Amino acid sequence: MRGPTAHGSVRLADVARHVGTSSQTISNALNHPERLTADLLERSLAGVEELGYRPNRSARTLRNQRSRLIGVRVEPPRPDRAALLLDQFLHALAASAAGLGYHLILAQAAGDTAELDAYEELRQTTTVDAFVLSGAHRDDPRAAWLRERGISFASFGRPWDTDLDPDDGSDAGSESPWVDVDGAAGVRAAVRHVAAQGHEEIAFLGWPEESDVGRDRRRGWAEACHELGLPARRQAGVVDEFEAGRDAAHRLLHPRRGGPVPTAVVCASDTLALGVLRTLSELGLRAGADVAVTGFDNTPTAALTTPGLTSLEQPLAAIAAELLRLVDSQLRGDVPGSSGDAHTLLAPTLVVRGSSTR
Amino acid sequence: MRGPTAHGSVRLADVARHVGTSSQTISNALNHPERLTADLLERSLAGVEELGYRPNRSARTLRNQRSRLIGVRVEPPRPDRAALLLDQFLHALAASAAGLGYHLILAQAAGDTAELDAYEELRQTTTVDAFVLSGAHRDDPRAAWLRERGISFASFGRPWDTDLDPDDGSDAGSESPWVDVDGAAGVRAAVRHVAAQGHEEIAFLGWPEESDVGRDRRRGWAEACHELGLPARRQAGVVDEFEAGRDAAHRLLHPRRGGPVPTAVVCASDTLALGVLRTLSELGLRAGADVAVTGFDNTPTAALTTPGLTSLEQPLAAIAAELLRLVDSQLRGDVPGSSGDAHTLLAPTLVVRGSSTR
DNA sequence: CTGTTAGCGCTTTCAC
DNA sequence: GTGAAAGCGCTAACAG
Repeated sequence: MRGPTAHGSVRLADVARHVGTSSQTISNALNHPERLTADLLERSLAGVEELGYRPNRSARTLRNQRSRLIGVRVEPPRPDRAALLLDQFLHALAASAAGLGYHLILAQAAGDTAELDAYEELRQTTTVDAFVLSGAHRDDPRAAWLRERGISFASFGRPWDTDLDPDDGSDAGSESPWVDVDGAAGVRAAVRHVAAQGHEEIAFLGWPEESDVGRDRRRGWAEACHELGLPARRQAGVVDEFEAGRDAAHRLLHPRRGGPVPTAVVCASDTLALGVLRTLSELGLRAGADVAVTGFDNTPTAALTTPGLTSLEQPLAAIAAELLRLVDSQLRGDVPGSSGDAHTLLAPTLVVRGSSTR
Repeated sequence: MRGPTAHGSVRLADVARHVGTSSQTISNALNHPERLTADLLERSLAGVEELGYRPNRSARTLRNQRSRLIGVRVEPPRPDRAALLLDQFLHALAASAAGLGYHLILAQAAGDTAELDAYEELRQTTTVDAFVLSGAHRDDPRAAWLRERGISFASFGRPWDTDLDPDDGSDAGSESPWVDVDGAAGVRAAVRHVAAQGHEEIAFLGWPEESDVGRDRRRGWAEACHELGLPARRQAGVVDEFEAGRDAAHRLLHPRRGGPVPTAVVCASDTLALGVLRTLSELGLRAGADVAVTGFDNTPTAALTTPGLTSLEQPLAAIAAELLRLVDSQLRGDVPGSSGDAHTLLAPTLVVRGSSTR
């Protein structure tokens, strides 16, 4: 029963005294076990175990200039959008972080400038070693900002800096490591599923032309329709909000002279798809039976609304694991760009529910 | 080995040299401004500003034994439940934390024992100063565990250790500081709203008898019915899952000999209410027009499902602010139990949507 | 292979 | 009111 410590915690020196050696040796036992003889190592680790020693994080951080803390931003929730999956994403990140001995620290910021301020504060106070970004986009100021300062990070979302095929190894423009979901592949799967249900006039409801993610998903629709020999006629691009989806659906489903009315609407997000479901209800149409609808993200809402919304589930656990692997390898001194596997594209999985089946 | 760039950060000594004084005078300027003469103080602060000095968190933590980091657990998402509002809650907490100079660090744990292990690790490594718990319940092992070790914390959710009225100042059994939502008041508001729509046979769908939160909400239903002179006849208590709500609704809405069928179902959660909406659809009944339904939590799903789900919104920003105030006051050395305001009950707000209006 | 020494950056004594 | 010294707990560097 040792107790001369100020606040009850066991220090390295306590273990050393217990084992009958020096602090440094215990430190080595923990950090460079190969430097000790088998016997001393065993006794040292036993002492660590017996006294329940845990290294003091601040001392270690001060010494190593490494906190093993990673910053992530929590975005303000938007009521007009389906859940951002932030809680699922954070849980997955935290789990992966724990596996590699990291912890996550939250950066809160109202706007985009505030976000950089928050990052700067976390970095200047040497609180974090690296950041995980989400929702990265073309010309993302965050990526540039972090790169300028030599701060390690990995992004959920492609920077879209180049229009190169991600398989092309020579995309020197986007040296930031990232992980992303293959939106085109996901939407292709949705279109194929809907076509298999017998639909031949499949509309797409997505985001405006400027959005790279939106373009990618729309491309999946066009490609799948082409493959299947179906027309890719009707589409709309609107902001990602429930009301916008609802309004756009009214337009898409309104008969036009000369053109047939779509019997299926494939959407770029659950938020838009939920707006479409509202419109169907207003028009007295039954989702699934009359018009098939699919979303993207498989938000909690998709499972709980009536009818259930068919949607594309993002492999968040795999995404999180990969993001942490990327960050970890940078912090361990590897050069991420050269390892060739610093960019990962993962396919989402179609989850079929009532909104797309008769 | 020092970093090639030495991460270019400004230290106290740099500011001291710039100003022409010693490090700890600058330290005093920052932490004990009253100890300096006006002139030196001004010059010191100017130096801090000019060089963009930010104190090194690990050094400060090592010295002060205070990290200004607060631990929060991220629970694993449950697909059969509406979003836990975790992202909204975390955002609100992070915002309040930032306002008081704290940051949040995530503790990830699969189960309840793992949660305590995670807390222990964060505490023993002196990573965090305190914890914010959510979903606190009667005989919560976390509260007992933290109290035993003298670790500061505040809970979202009453410990329900005593059945005393929260206004009663003598509830010595529950000395842990907490913030909670007044479930009974919320459900009373929902019942009154539904009654104002002309419903006279109002059922309640909640959780099993063992749940304190469930009992509180059910009490609100019974009280409101009593006040309004309406019968409080039909109710059910099931686990908080979509399918359970769906099944229970079939039972509640099934005509019984001698008893009228409820025309309104007030629920203890959005998850259950969404199950009820599914049942109504299966029975060919229209939510709102035929049967009024209300939920609790105002999850994102409530706004996006069709029809919209009337629900009770929890004042998460106020809850978060109060939780941080409680933690902060403990860390500043106040005795939370004695200040008398360590327990706060906040009323949720009814958000009316189509599921409860004709 | 092991132990001693020094110092990461900050702040609380304690002289002056 | 100001500054010098000491040390929080840890680990890289080097000596033994």
